[in-house]
Amino acid sequence: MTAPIGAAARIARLRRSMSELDLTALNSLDRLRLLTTNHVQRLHLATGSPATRSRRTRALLRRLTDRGLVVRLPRDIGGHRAGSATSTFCLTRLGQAVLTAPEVPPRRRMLWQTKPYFQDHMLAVAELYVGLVEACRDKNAELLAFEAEPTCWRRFSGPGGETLILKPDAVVRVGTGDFELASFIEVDLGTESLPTIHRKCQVYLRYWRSGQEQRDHGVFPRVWWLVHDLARLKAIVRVVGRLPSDAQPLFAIALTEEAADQLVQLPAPGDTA
DNA sequence: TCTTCACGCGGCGCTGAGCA
DNA sequence: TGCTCAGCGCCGCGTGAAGA
Repeated sequence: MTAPIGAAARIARLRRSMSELDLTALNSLDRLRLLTTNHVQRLHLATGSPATRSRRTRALLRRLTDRGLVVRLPRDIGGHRAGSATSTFCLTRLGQAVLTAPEVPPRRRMLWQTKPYFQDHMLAVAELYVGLVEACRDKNAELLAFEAEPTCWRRFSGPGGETLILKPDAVVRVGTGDFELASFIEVDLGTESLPTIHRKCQVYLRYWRSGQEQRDHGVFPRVWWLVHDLARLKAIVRVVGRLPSDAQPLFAIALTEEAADQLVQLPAPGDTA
């Protein structure tokens, strides 16, 4: 499918007028769907004084907003412990069209039409991605792949031949030395019940036992549950502890703020969930 | 004397604008 | 590119008044 000629020409003109930085930032937004000003700055404007980086980021996002390529979500002025919240941006249909031109972008729900919980979840995944990029820079590792939803979803056949879908929040592949670390990511905001977490673990087990991931990619990634506090971490450790003992090493649980560093580190010998 | 409440002020993190 | 300033609204803290 292609765009109408008039629209396609306009999109092509728009694309030609954009800098490499503009396109890279748009690509990041397309991949992660939602980014804050702070995320864009850490990802794409990593050099210069903090004030310069900040100003250039704002200029970049203003340019993209003025052209209708991204939209800025309403932000909170003031907030917990004072200070205004950073602005959040997502791609518009025009922004998607510029990236996919001359193809018509797939119709997907715009982020500003979704619920706050979904936005928080997308931002948590985006924060993980930005943290991983920074951790890879620091530790001389390579972020080989970061697949967000829905690209990272896996369809497979259950025991009865029925089609099942595994829906991780992201799939991460990091190259460190001679090793490649692969991980399924589940970002937990503490909103799902423990029985739901248990059911999700069971889907991972079925997928593991299907052997499909091992056939397609040679290895089954470790499943990381990323949580915000210790109480939740302990609760999920208990859930994983109720799984069959041969399956427990598939899972790991970490605090969100430590996740990026742990995902680029080789696990210690005998390290399990 | 102690506790509770209301009020005002400054600082916080971020953005946008203007000037050199 | 560097710097400065104004503005946003909430929070923490200090202060003083009122009540027990």
